Amino acid sequence: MLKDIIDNNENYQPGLSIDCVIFGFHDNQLKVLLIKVERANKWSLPGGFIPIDQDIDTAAITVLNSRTGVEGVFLRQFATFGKVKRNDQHFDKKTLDYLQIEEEKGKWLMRRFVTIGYYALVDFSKILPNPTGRNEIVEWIDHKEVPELILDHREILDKALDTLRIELNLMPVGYNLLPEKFTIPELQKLYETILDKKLDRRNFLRKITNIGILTKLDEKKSNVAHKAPNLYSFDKEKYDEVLKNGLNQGW
Amino acid sequence: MLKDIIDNNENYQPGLSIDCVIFGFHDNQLKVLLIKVERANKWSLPGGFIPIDQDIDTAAITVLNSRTGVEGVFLRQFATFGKVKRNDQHFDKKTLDYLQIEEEKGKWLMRRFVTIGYYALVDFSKILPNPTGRNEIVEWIDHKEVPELILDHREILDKALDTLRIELNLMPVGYNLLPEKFTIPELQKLYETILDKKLDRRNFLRKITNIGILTKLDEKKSNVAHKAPNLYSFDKEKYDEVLKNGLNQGW
DNA sequence: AGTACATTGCGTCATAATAACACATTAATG
DNA sequence: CATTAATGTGTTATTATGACGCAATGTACT
Repeated sequence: MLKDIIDNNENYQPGLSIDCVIFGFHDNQLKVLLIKVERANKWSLPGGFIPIDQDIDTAAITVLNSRTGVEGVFLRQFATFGKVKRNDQHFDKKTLDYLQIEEEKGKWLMRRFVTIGYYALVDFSKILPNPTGRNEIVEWIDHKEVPELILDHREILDKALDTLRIELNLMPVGYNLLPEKFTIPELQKLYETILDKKLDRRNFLRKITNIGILTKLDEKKSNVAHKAPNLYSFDKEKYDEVLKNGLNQGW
Repeated sequence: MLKDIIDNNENYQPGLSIDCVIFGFHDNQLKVLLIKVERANKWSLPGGFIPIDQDIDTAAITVLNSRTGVEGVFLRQFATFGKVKRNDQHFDKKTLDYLQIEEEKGKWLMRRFVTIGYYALVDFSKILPNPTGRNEIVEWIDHKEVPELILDHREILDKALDTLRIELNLMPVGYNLLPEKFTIPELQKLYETILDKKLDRRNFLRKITNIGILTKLDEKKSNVAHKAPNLYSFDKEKYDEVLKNGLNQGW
């Protein structure tokens, strides 16, 4: 795979890559999709290169799709990372040897790569984390238990989460991270997890319903201990409207 | 200049550039610093390339500094643009001929360039728009009267302004765009110009002073028709604190 | 000198949004 | 059938916001 790209590096945008921070929500926890190539000892964000005949946004969609199998989800560019040292020593001679890449061609990889960060919000339950015929492990990992990552991927992940926190004030976020039917407490847990702080149940309900994007269903969650919470769904039409106009105006 | 870069293109990050949207405020109008190389008929954003031994943020500072002469101002990356067609046909064979660039070397420029957008907020009064020994015209242009720009620079400019509008809710902005001493009405005009809407005088005063970053000076503006408005300055310490903690929390 | 005028500074009031909290309701459990 | 740990609904005090009224100020004009 990598070798293919190197052998045909004239078909790819040089010195530029894409890394995706893919968020999901499960068991009241915010998860991040991470990958590990088999021989490596560190995890990394799913990433890829940019075909010269593809828009960068399209290339990002390809990366996301190849790792999650889903289409049409929330995907957003949030920052570009280009420190000189960011991938220094990553592909050293030893690594190239291991990958059976000729030194001359390997130079393409040993230079500084600038990477464009995208973050995605996906419905955890619809994702099959096992990729199609790749030599790698793909796993959902709790965002609070992310192990050491390669290069500056930790920085990229942190920046993605910061951006998500800020955008939480500009748009309703649950639509992309929750299954079709969900309860208010679940939605609240999602917000609490992203913001990393407790919110008041009563006030949360009022504020979230006042936005006017939720539809109360005639159905209750089953198989729960204690009182069964009501199920809700998003009103897609009104949701899109709010997305367009923005949430908190401020001025 | 450009020829130098092409002749030494191995010293620069390939296929990647930087474009800066430099905002200033003057005569109650939001201005953008644009440049025009002498033979061209369209204006463009000041931009540059990225030395392989420089962080992209550093390269952006260099671009800003070479065009404005100022240092230490507000500069922020806001988006990266990478459509396949974005600079298609820009450097065609004819252009290369004109610039006396060999076709083989010119290929470096004819490929798709991805550009990283930065926007800057600078104190109009401190800028000398005449660059050091460059073959170009540099001018402040009212953001409402920006002429046709090259490539997708119009899109980049619009995106910068959108970002600025959003960030206005997250941070106090005047500090970077106004001279040290200013009046509340001036600050209000700045906000109105950026947001492109009228604000109520009385409510603006209350809201802006409640933030707690303004110091009322014992001085009034002179040489004005009608009642002389009071002068204010920013309390740098509190300003930095607010910048760090954010303005409108939302949740 | 006195008045008109545009603009600033300060204040009021009704309404909306927010934060903090009390209490009744529900369904599984032992 | 009482216990328990949740959810659903309501109340109140406080604060923020939006829409105004009116006096104060300094220049310009007669």
